[in-house]
Amino acid sequence: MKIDDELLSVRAAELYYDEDKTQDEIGAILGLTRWKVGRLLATAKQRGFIRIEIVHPRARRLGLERALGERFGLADAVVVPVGDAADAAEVAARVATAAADHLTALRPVPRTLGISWGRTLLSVANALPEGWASGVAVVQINGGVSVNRRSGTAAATAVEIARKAGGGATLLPSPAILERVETKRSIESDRTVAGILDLAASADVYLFSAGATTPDSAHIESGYLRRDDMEELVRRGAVGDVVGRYIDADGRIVDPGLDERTVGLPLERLREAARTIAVVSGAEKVAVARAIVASGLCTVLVTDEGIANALLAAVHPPDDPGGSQDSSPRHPSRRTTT
Amino acid sequence: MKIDDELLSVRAAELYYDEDKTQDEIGAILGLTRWKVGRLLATAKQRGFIRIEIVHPRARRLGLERALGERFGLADAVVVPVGDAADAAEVAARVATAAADHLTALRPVPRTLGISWGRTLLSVANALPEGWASGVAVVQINGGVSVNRRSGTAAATAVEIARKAGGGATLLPSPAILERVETKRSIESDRTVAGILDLAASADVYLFSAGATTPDSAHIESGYLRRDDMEELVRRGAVGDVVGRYIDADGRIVDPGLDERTVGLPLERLREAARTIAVVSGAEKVAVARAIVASGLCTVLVTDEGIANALLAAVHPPDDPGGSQDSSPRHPSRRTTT
DNA sequence: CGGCGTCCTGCTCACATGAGCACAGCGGCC
DNA sequence: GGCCGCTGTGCTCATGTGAGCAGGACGCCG
Repeated sequence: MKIDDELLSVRAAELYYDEDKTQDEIGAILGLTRWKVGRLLATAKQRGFIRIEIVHPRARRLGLERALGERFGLADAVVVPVGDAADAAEVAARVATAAADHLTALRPVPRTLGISWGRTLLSVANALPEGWASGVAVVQINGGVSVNRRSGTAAATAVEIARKAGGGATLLPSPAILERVETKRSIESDRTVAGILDLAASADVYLFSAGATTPDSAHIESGYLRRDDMEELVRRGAVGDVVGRYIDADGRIVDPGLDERTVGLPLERLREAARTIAVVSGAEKVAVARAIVASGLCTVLVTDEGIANALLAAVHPPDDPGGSQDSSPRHPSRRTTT
Repeated sequence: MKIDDELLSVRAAELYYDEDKTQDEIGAILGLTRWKVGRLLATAKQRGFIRIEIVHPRARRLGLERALGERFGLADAVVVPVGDAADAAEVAARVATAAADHLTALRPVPRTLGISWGRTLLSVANALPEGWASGVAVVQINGGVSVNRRSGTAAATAVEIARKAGGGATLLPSPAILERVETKRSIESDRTVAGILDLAASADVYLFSAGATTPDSAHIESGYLRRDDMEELVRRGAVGDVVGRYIDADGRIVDPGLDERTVGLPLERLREAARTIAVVSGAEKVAVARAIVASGLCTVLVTDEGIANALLAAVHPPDDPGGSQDSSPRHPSRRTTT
């Protein structure tokens, strides 16, 4: 393209978008036919001279969403733009709101909703509108934080979500990680706990977040893990935790011994479930987000633009060059009952 | 408007602008009629959820230009967006380019072009394309800097502009400010100088920049003024200089004594001229820019978005409440030959 | 309880726009 | 030098879009 055309297209774009002139008028002003003007505008858009941005806390990035969905075989994806957000907390809040919106719009309305807990899910709970659904039974799917923190977080999340849906919350009365396998076994065999785990396994929708392997992890803050435990996990390839279980980049359990002492739904149940919603935001969680989507832990990912871009930027076969499996049904064990 | 409509309009905007869907399709997706979608988009635009930005070094801000033109009775205005420009130098370069563009597009092509000198005008000279016009006589309209700087700047500017237009440059061989009035008088009465000043007074287009009252003013750097001279000028209300003459916020000469010793075209000549182009950029020049446009020193202002906004933000009568004169023909002495 | 004004909705119609097509000018290639 | 393909241009036509209008719902007030 000639340099002159570039200038003209910019001038045309100014007149069209800033001045609300019609392409015909612009043609008259610049001495061009209106078709030429149309073409100039098209190239200007294509070459990125015209930037259209939707600035709203609840705006989403649909292009990224579709790309994510196709790339990782998700049923749905929600990507929140970072835009001019001041800090990570604001982005996290937007992601939580988006997750709440998604949950509210979910059809069919879940009968039983399994949830994990954490800062993220608490935000989601708070962002849900009163009466976002009706008659939803909420059940915790992994052991709680209530041991040596004020019992707030974990229980409050479940109760809030349930209350706003006019349903009941079932809490899992157990620590997240126990010190001895025997204790974990005996807790699980307790009638109450076993019943709750059965209920959790029968949920039709799961909602969970993920933890990074950073020192401010809830597991460390709550005393379930020490810093050097975490460092050891990282050495062994951990990228983060999902419902209390630490996984590597391939979504596999990093430390079976530790996992044996962790109370809650096994990850396989999440991989089988028809609808699992993962809510993840923040640069430190890119790795765990990648593990989640790559290993089929969720069918719906709610995240921020930064993570979405990072997930898509990872090298991937331009046209499946010798890939070991075809791309579409990446997780054949997934039920497809909608 | 209901909160729901806000959400819907954002969703609709996403689909329309990010996804290139038609309003009809969006209607189908969201369960609305296409007219409703159109209205939602309109309100979204109006309420600023949709930001359309033209990102190009040569883009302009036409809305501001028109506002400036109307507000100050300018024949034309060119406003360059600041956008994501890294620093003031980049903005200044864009403004210079815009001025060069304006000059190139000027019709009728000037026969004689009177110019001042300075960093800004040198940039303009460099930004002009070869052959931007043909047969233009360029003449300096104020005394030069050539005294104790290497003779470059002032002369180079004029020569470059003239060369690129295939015309000749006439330099004003005189210091900008003399120490004694008598010297100034005798220089002006010199045949050569007088002839050049006559030529300068007969130019049909003037192009000039403005100086701020900062310590890095060319007048100080060139030794025409001392720092305390400048401070004294500021105390007396000076906001900057135009073709070497210091003016206050109303465009009046601040120090007649100093002005008497300044060689060059009187400001009155600029105010009478049919076409005078002022090129001003940088936050430190807002005050002098305001003085220029408010006192009718230019018919065309080329500037940056920052200055433009500052000029328009100044309080002004919402509907001429007891103003001493009507608003449109603010400078009745201006020739209107165009 | 009824009348009235206001806001909102869905429509018709005129206009703006983009896709697709035919043709002209130009450069490379035989 | 002539032929061929390519790019760029102006057009026709189908579609997308916004202005203006009529009817209905809602709330306010008598």
